[in-house]
Amino acid sequence: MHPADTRTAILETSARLYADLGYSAVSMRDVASAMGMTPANLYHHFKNKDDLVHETVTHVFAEKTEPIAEMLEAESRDADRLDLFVHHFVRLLTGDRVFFRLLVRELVDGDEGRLGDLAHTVLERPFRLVSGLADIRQPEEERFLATVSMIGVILGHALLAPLLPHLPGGHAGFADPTSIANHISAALRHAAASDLETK
Amino acid sequence: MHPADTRTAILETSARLYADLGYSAVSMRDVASAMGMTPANLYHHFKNKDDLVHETVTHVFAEKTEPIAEMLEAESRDADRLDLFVHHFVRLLTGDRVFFRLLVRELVDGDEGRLGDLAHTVLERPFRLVSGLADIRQPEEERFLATVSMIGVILGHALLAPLLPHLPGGHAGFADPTSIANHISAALRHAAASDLETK
DNA sequence: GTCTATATTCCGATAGAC
DNA sequence: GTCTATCGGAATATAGAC
Repeated sequence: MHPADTRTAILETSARLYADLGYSAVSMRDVASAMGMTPANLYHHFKNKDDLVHETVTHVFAEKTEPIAEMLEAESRDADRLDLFVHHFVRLLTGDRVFFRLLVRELVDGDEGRLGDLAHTVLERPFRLVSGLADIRQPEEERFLATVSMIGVILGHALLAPLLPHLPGGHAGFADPTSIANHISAALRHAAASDLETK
Repeated sequence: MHPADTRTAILETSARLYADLGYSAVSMRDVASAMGMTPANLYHHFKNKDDLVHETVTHVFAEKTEPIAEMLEAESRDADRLDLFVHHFVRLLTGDRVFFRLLVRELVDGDEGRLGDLAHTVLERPFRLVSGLADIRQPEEERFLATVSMIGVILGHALLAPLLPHLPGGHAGFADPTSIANHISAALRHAAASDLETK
């Protein structure tokens, strides 16, 4: 169909722009200009702006989430899998700002259809993994909320990271991915231990 | 100066539009049209679009965060304060989608200056409160990360809420604010208890 | 596959009457 | 304080040559 090179290059350029500025703030002219081409040429590769946005998001999510899912399914010990998941998910969210910002934009602005896509392509596999590690004796709602908390606390850290230097006692050094991942891993182990004791 | 009525009405209309669609997707014409007035008239009340956006965000944050800060400072028992904070913060983030969406947009898109404002007006008081309740024997970095986790997990829940119906085993009923707040409160109590035991 | 050229609509912002 | 009228430019998108 289209030569993969140009099309992919456009997707990666637009991904960076959309992530940084938001979909509606980035014009077709902006993307074309960043690519060193004419706006009209974009319409040869993509039907319209909505199409470019949708293809961009799909491309980024597919590209970034496949390796982490594979890695998770290669590890077999439950405790190690949770640890592995936390470290990789923290690193993905805090280290790849294009992926993270597009994810948050989809979470905030996505309609039902796009949220469904997002759930399926990005969050379903991690969700099943974490959910499978939760205490099976808990009632269903508790397990579900616990899973949302684990993924949510990582999202929350990534979202609050740029704010840390402005908070009392904070500085940018606290946003170090390894520190964050170790802290969350420890907290989750504590929570799991506490669950066992109180049952 | 300006009659407070019209100006405030504009701010609340633009807050709803900006929260739902994002700043750059909402034109001055859109705001004027929703107000039943002329775009030119907006420029009598606000210098330009940047000014309207900034005043809108400031207005919403000031209006929504004052009551919660007052409530927190009225309660004196630490355990109750944490519980109270969790319940009110969850209710604010999951119940007021205008406030929540503007908060996330500022966190994602805000430049250094706006992040500073945000930290000061919205998150500094809750942060000090939660931080003050953390185990004082922990090293500084641990206490700081624990505080970020507590606020972050609430943010994460609010961010993931629209996604829950699309996740395996999930339905919209799991987004009930009281359930979420109770779950987080319990998790934080467990974590605190676990901290005491392992020291 | 990329360009020039252009149609059409929309945008932020201002001047000036009432 | 709100309006009409309008400017200059930027937006999405298309037609058609190379």
